[in-house]
Amino acid sequence: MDIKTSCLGVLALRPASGYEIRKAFEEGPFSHFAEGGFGSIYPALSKLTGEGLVTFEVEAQEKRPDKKIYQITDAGRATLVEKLCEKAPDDDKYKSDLLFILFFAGQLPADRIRNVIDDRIAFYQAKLDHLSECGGAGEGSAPDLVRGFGVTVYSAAMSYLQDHRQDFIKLADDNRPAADAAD
Amino acid sequence: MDIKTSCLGVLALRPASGYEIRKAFEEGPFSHFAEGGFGSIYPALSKLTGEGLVTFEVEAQEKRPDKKIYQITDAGRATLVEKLCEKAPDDDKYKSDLLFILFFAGQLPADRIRNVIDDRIAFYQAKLDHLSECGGAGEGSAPDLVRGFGVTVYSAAMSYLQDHRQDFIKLADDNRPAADAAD
DNA sequence: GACCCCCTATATCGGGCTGATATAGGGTTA
DNA sequence: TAACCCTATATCAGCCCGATATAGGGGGTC
Repeated sequence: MDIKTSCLGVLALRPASGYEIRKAFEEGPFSHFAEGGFGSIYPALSKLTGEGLVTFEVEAQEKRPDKKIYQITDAGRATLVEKLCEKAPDDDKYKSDLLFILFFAGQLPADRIRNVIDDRIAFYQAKLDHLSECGGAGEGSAPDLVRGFGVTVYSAAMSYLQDHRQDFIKLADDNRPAADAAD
Repeated sequence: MDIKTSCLGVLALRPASGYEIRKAFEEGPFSHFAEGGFGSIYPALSKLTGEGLVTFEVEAQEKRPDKKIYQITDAGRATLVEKLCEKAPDDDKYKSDLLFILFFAGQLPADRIRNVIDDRIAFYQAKLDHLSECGGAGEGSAPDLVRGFGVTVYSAAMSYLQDHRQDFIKLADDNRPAADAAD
């Protein structure tokens, strides 16, 4: 999904500033399947404004930059629905530095393998806790079902790492017995 | 993982042309966690050659462009290990147009929801079949364990879609009862 | 037999996106 | 009191993606 459509999606839920849109990508209901930094969001909002798909009001703030609250227009909502229907969705993109590292576990020190796996398990746990907390939408709603997808996939990933942690470490150990064998 | 390191990783397994490296990202053992198109791979190989991390030999071919077979050097292998150890790996990136569409299921026609879910279930099935087939590396090896991660996560994703297919369709139906109710 | 699409194979280019940086003041924590 | 993070907007370089160009062989279909 291109960044313009992603912004329209966030604004379809409620009016927001560019900063708040980014938070929706980072921590909000879109956090496990969408992305976007300031470098993409601000230009996207400018274009959307030019196309009449969003409008904004300036909220003056003291001691910090004025806040631009963007709001989706009727044309914006129509465009969003169009975009969501217009073609087969792109394949999901999954990119993992962790798996790349683990692929070469046999060539790396055991400490390194242990660290990256333990860090990632902690990360998944934090993500899962966070996803459990933000069940803002009603149970059985579309956002809730999409959240459930995230919970399911993260849980499966975390379990796999926990179940095979020792296997990966063993592979590294076997190749570099010099590294400390303690765990 | 930047594209240069990704190429080094592929070449660490065996010598390959740019074209073959891309296939490794698309269909090979890296296909479920790495990416890279020609527009990234060819420039990356040029840079790696300049840095002495890979070398290449030209294999003349009739009736089609000569094939450049790239091979990793000792310096290349050392650099790869360095890169894989140098810092905490980036978080996994997951981007899904499908989940974005499903998030707005309530605003979309039921046919659309049904189509995208069914297509994706078929896609996951194909991916799983493919992952099962390419167990080239020995059982219990690092590549095999990484492959297992992919199988686990894809299976979980597919099951979730199957289990909640009707729920998503229902949400769309409820909002647009005009759409055909048949299934 | 003619047509079309896909496969091998390299390479470039434009446009889009990421991540870092600039600016600015507030609050919080060690 | 220093360091750091939070709100808030904005820009920019560099990297990457996807499309396109080039070129011929093989295979399937009508």
